[in-house]
Amino acid sequence: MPTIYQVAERAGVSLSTVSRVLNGKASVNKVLKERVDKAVKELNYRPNSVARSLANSRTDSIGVLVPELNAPFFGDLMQAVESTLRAADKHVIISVGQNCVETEKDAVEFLISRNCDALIMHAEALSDEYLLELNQSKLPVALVNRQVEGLPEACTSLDNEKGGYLATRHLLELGHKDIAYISGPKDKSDASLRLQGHKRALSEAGLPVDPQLIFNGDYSEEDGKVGLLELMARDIPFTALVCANDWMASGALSCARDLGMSLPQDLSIVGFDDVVFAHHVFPRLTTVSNPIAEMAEMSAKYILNKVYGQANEVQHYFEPSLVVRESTVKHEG
Amino acid sequence: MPTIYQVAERAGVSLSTVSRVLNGKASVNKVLKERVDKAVKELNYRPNSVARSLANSRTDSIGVLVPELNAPFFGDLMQAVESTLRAADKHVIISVGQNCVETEKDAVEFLISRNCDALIMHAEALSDEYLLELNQSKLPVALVNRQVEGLPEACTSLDNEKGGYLATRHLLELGHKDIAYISGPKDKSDASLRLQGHKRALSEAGLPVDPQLIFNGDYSEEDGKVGLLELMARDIPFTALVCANDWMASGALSCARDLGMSLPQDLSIVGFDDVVFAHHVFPRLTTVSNPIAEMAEMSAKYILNKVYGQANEVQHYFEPSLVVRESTVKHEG
DNA sequence: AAACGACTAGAAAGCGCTTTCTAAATATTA
DNA sequence: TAATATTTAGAAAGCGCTTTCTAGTCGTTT
Repeated sequence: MPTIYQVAERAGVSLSTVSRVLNGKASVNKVLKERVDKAVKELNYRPNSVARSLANSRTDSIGVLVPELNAPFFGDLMQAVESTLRAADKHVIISVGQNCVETEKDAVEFLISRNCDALIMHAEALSDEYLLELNQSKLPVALVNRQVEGLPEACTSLDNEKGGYLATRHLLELGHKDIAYISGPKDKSDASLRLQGHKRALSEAGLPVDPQLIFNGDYSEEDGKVGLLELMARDIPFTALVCANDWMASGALSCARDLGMSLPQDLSIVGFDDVVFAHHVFPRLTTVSNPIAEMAEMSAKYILNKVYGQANEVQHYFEPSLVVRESTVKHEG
Repeated sequence: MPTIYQVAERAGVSLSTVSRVLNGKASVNKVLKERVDKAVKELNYRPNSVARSLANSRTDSIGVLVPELNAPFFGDLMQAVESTLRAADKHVIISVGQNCVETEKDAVEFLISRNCDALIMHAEALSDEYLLELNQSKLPVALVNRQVEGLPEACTSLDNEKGGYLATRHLLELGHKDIAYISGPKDKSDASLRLQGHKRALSEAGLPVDPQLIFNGDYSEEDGKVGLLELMARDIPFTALVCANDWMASGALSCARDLGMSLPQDLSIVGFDDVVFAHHVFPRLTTVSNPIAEMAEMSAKYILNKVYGQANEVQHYFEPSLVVRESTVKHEG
């Protein structure tokens, strides 16, 4: 591997000059510049990014933290982040947090020790305080799909309340009156906001909110099944079901089918997130789309602005929208 | 951020000594070692990985190249690679190749310019020659799910022929005799091997191979649909269908349903790969499992051995196995 | 034509480590 | 006890860049 020194030698200039033409910051005599360019080509020279990083204390690398990698939702996120960042010649270092405080902290430490210039995270377990402190003391942070008090510009988030509202209103418009709800963990703000939207839709329609029709799940497929079973066991009839994410919807869906119900006639189901497999389930799932890829892209652009002086426009709030497929149907009665 | 120099000062030793206790390579007086450890703790010192890399020309980073990030299959791969590598305190830099020669080469160049110590790739478009040369001249390479002539130890691969064989034999055992096949792109070795296995199963059963019952797809969901339509248009009856991957199987599945067929009675379908959504489709897909996570883990371990002197046992060849679900059923007749 | 200012190029320091080389201190042997 | 071998610690060079500082060149002004 040739070094900048060899380029300088071959071009007959000092290495400062080579550095200057490489970085294009200061002005360099045209003739010299051409000599340098020629030498660079001939030697097939590539600057050593490690040395460069050491000299200007910048690694051009961004740490990305996600709870897991093998889920469609985070795949979409990663894809968006990677392509946005690579277009700017930055590289992404990934780290998974497993949805657990300790592991997430570990992952952050790991990323910090790797001298990342910034962090983009979909952090589920870390507290607002921790994130705030991190952003202040160590390095810039962008939060995807989350709102942190005190860090408005660093966050991208979805109007989850509206999403929950849309799901339930859709069912109301189809004539359903008895609508059950399987929620996500209530300590997660997105889960509680979605539920809140559900309740608002009910209230607006002049319908009561029956806590017996609400089950608290944990966002897992299994809890979709458990939730449906439990709700049915309570013996309060319902003709439609809203699930706070697609995984639970899928669990409920197949459980219902296993129970011999015919879908969507016997039960209309709405999911949330519109992940890849939402249109693979049968009946194809009506759901609320979560523009995770766009949010991720915005987070990346925010970092590009903040750390590398770019000037992209960034959007912080995103609107969910209803995706009507075949798992919901008009309620006759 | 404290530097090694400040640690040395506080501990009253030279920085060489600090470096020695940090790396634990040379022996250091117990008393001094304790003083250093104490200083490290008090200053909350963390070695600067960039400086370290510059000094020993090693970045402890491994580039990972995949065709895309937002597909379950590659999510599994990434997950396995990340966890294996992080356990060894290495970090992974990701890059996507989009299944295109130019983009993949670009990605490799990008990774090289980032001074990765090695590359782990699921390269689809790059030629064997390119990979060979890369491995020889630039940096060690591990290929996931691929066999490259001349690089046996660097590859992990699946017995695709056996996979295709298993799929078809399963259908034969269920009494099917007229079995259609939707293949992947024939220029991809996995696709042609799977097809080969299918043919072997047919031959072993004394059945002819009818080219009219074979459609060449491109592994996309859309081509599952197109393939089924085309096969049916050929007017040669078949009671079962093997698809060379789950995406096409899913496409065929929903197409068949849209056509009003009742599944699996009217048509048994087998997929390949056993991706996340295989059990989300309806009827749940019978498929051939592809242990991509294990292969990925092995590739990571191979690199750990080769580049960092570890001594993990690594397996290079993997056997597929049949996962029987509900999309296949006995053929009465 | 002399004096000044504006550019441009090179020298050298420094980024924070690792590692070789040297010297001192200790242990070993005759 | 003297001479040698063995540890162990520190000094210093070097990894490949960026950037400040200095000096030199050229052009402008009066």
